[in-house]
Amino acid sequence: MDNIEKLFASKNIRVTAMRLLIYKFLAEKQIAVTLSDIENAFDKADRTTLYRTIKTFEEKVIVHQIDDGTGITKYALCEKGCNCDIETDLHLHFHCNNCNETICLTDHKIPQIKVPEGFVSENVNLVVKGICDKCSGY
Amino acid sequence: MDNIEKLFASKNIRVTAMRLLIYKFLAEKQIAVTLSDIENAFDKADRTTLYRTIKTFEEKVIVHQIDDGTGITKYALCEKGCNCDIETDLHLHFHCNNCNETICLTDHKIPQIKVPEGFVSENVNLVVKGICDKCSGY
DNA sequence: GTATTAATGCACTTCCATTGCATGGTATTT
DNA sequence: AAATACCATGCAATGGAAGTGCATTAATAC
Repeated sequence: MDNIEKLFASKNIRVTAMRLLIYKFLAEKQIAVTLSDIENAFDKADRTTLYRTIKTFEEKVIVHQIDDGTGITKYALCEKGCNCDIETDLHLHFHCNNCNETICLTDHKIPQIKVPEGFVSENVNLVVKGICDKCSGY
Repeated sequence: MDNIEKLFASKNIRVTAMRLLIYKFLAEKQIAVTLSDIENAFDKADRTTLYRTIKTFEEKVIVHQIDDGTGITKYALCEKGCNCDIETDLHLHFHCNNCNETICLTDHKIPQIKVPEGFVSENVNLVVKGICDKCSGY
């Protein structure tokens, strides 16, 4: 029983071949992926299965959703210490306008945002757009 | 020739009845609206016309687009001094989880965001979610 | 091994965004 | 003012993503 299966077991998720494949796919990628990305990687699998698998992962806090402003929902594995289920967690994502990839900058925390009186802040979504390290030739 | 017509003229936009109506509609609203919102306000008009009108306004920097994470694009009038065409402008929007309205907080600037070395920041999209002043009973 | 429960696959639906083309209106030229 | 060019509008249709219902198949529990 490998690590992924242990993780699934600890979250009460049934271990299936498809889920293991999808998990491994996400783990290999350093970037956030769309449903279509996953779909293209697994021709045999049905889109609904992928969709529901991701939704399951989301519920169990294995992946988190990213809205990078492209209009298409992306997903990325939660890292150790990723508190994306906690409302006060402050996500920071970087979207490259050149290669169109979105990266989780988990070690970059978002500063406290002030809101006007009467407003209650529950969650903050911050997406920085620009050119990533690969594309800038750094 | 009133102010709106002057504005249109200064941006090389032809003055039409529909455009004036849409502009006035946006001006009355204090919140960001979806295409459907506009559609509902003008039963007679075709969806495409509204869509293209908004796109024209966007090109001419009369409105700016907001992605508040609901998956539906919203639009709001650019205010005086709204530099939404300038890449370094930092938008701040508030989305109420209760009434589902999105508000432009143009007077609340976003602090400088640090990105890792090699990354070039061109634009920042920040959406704070929570409860707005109306819904919090402030 | 049988029963229970959950995962998968297929078909279908809905919603928003977007485009092509014909038509009608606005501005420009002579 | 008539003719022309240019742009706005409306209709129809498309595409893409998200989501749901149901029957089938696979995984766990007894």
